[in-house]
Amino acid sequence: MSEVPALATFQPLYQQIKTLLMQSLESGEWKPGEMIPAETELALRFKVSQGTVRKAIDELSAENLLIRRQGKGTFVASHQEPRSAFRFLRLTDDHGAAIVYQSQFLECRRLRAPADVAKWLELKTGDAAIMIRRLLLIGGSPVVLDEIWLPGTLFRGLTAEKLADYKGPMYGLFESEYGTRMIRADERIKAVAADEEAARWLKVNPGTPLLSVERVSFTYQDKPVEVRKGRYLTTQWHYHNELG
Amino acid sequence: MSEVPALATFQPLYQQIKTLLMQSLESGEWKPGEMIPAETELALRFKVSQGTVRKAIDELSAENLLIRRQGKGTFVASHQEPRSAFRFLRLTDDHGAAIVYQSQFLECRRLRAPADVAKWLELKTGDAAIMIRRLLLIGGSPVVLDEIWLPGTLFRGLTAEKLADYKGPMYGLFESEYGTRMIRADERIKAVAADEEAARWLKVNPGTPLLSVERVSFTYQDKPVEVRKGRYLTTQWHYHNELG
DNA sequence: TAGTGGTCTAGACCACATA
DNA sequence: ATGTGGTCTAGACCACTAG
Repeated sequence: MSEVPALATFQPLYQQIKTLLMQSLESGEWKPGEMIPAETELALRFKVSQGTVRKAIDELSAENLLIRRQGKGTFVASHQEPRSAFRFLRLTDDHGAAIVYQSQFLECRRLRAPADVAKWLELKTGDAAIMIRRLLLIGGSPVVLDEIWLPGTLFRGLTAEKLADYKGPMYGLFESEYGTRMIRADERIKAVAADEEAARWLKVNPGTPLLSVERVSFTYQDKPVEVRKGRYLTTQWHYHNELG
Repeated sequence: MSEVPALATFQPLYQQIKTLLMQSLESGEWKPGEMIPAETELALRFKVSQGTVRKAIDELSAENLLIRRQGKGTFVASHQEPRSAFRFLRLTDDHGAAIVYQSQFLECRRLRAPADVAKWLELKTGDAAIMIRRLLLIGGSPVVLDEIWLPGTLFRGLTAEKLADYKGPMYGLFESEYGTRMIRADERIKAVAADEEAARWLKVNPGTPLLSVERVSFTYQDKPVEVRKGRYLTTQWHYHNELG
């Protein structure tokens, strides 16, 4: 007798539920900050037990897509909430002092994507892109100089004015005004010497060692939607990382 | 009628089980690389359901203390296994090439802990400590210069010879020969200019920007057991980090 | 074939937040 | 008092590994 071979396509039920939940998130059925239906209700909708829904939500919660609050409900994570506002910025004061950032936007232009940016964003060289340059200040001192590239199609109408007017983190603006939510990012860190321009903005001598932080951010489906090239001044601050 | 107040000491059963499991790990009842008893057996031992044991193991597995292998069993994680051998080293080739490291030990001495090291290791200034200096090479080129400090009491008899003779990652030696297992670590990253000594070993000019990576590693109970000051040459390699 | 972890269920009850 | 997520159980069955 021939056996039915185990199909490579086997997927646990809770994984399928997880996929369905992610689709609802991506489609905007539940928006950032909103509460999603109760576990029991989702169990009814999907015709599975509560435990199965629970496991799916557990994973989405571990991936920072959902936030559980006992007694209240489960909510769609948002970059506008303090909990995850500066989740991607790993800069810390050397002595543990609280850090309050201030943004200063230097430039916001619509350009054609250069080759390296196009590659990271999975565009064609020359496609429309938006380039933002800004300075992050701590207590009035410039600390980070960022050059940010976004796909032009996703961020039509983004201007320096809108950036400057918005209260809260930039990723909060991106998710509420442009429907693009940053979920995860990869960073490549190097030590480099400050060039003339970075030196000018960061008020240091050219040649001063700076941290070069190149970030590619992804939204749902692992789609790259932002490239960011940062220069960090690390005399009084450092990039903090936890290894598990 | 007065109600019994909810005690602040409430702890879920699975958390208590988790603590018991960690105690068995710390005491060496199950050693790195060994298999721990089956879930059903642990459930019997602790007089709880399998699901409760399961949740405890789930968390320990997420923290990289245990490794589950379906069909085989659950094993104590070990720095000697390829999976977690270089888990704490985040250096990556710029073009994604595979990296093969080679260690060159420059120095291993028993000294009195300087103030800053003592503070991180929770020792008293002047307590016995071991200082190791070593070079990491990739394809024959020096890339990382490390200065490593360990508490003298935990690593009696550690010599340059033992370090050089050992095959495999240093943390593997620490866990098998000295019974100290590194579980997690904090890193502080800055950009600095190469001093004379770093420049000599890394074969660059003094003043070249280098990554300064200061690490404090912890074993069970969040006890600090290693301080490491690294200088990374990041011309052809970078420190890679994933933000979730 | 036997043993292990992995999935799924149904139901009971607890802890927390809010009205 | 009600609704939410959080815990715990007991049992059935599936998928993977190895002898």
